[in-house]
Amino acid sequence: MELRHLRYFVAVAEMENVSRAAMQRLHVSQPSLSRQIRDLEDEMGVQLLERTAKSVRLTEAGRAFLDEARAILKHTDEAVSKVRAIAGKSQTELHIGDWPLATGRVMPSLLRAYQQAMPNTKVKVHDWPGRDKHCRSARWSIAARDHSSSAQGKRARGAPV
Amino acid sequence: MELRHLRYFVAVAEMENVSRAAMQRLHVSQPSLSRQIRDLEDEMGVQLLERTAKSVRLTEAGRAFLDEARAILKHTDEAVSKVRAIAGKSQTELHIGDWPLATGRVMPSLLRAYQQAMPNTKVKVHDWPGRDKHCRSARWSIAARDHSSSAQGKRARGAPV
DNA sequence: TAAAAATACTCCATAGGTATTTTAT
DNA sequence: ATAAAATACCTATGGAGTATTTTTA
Repeated sequence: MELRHLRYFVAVAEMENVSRAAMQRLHVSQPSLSRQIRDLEDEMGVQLLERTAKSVRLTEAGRAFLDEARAILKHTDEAVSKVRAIAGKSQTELHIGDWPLATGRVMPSLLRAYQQAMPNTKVKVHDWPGRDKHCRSARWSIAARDHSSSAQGKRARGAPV
Repeated sequence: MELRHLRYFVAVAEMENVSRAAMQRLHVSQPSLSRQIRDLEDEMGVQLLERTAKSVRLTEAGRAFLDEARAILKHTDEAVSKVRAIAGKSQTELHIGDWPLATGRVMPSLLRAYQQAMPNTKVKVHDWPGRDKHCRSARWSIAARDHSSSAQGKRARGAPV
């Protein structure tokens, strides 16, 4: 079981509706979410939801698991915060890759908007190729995941675009 | 962050050695484990390990996170047990696919050995193809994951072997 | 110089997507 | 008739593998 399943289950359980949870809260497709919830149930060997035509309802086990899932997610969030605090990181650093065509076009407004939304995150822009040590390991969280044009998008473990 | 990362980190932290944790406890390759631990550190933005040539040592943040990770994993185990109990499943059912060639050759000793190791797990063997409702969703946990002969192995979402 | 970790790729399992069908109201 | 969930199938992300190189006690 993975934490993703818990996040998914909590969303579905709270909304009692797979389609809306998928679209509005989790931003994944309805079939994908249905599948993940079913996999979770299979793995636990416990039915968590009762499916009806118009929605979905929690079983007794599902209600209990909702409480547990929330608690576990909270637990992990707090654990990360605590450990970050110990490491002396009150501010998060977000490193993002930059590529020439976007510089000066979308980046300024993008950065401004992001800074506003996440004031505790410090954004660092890197050129590519570069000698910068961060280029080895950073995860490019802003780069849009684009299915139509395969030129861009998050490309883990490789060269940032 | 996913629970897998926590399991991996706990193993590495307890053994203070990536290679041995990979081989002996987690049964994954050393590079894969190194990568996952590094990804975890990147995602948290906190250095958890100090790498030396002969081993690996926990940082202060790492020590704190070890406690947290253990607690979270325990929390999830207990949550699953609790919910399983509510659903009235004291015994786990393991459904495995069967195929003619193996029947009568490896299955009997395999089942005997498994039953001994996991007395609380009830193993059910299914023919294929079959009308059985379990054939839709069961996860075939016993089927060996074999990289050399691609004929078998866990094949999620499809027809069991 | 011998371990342990890091790096550089390759591969494939599976999360996620689109299209469609089923189901219950 | 409609809205939600299930099913079928496809794509491609990223976890895991093998081979190799770097590091330092």
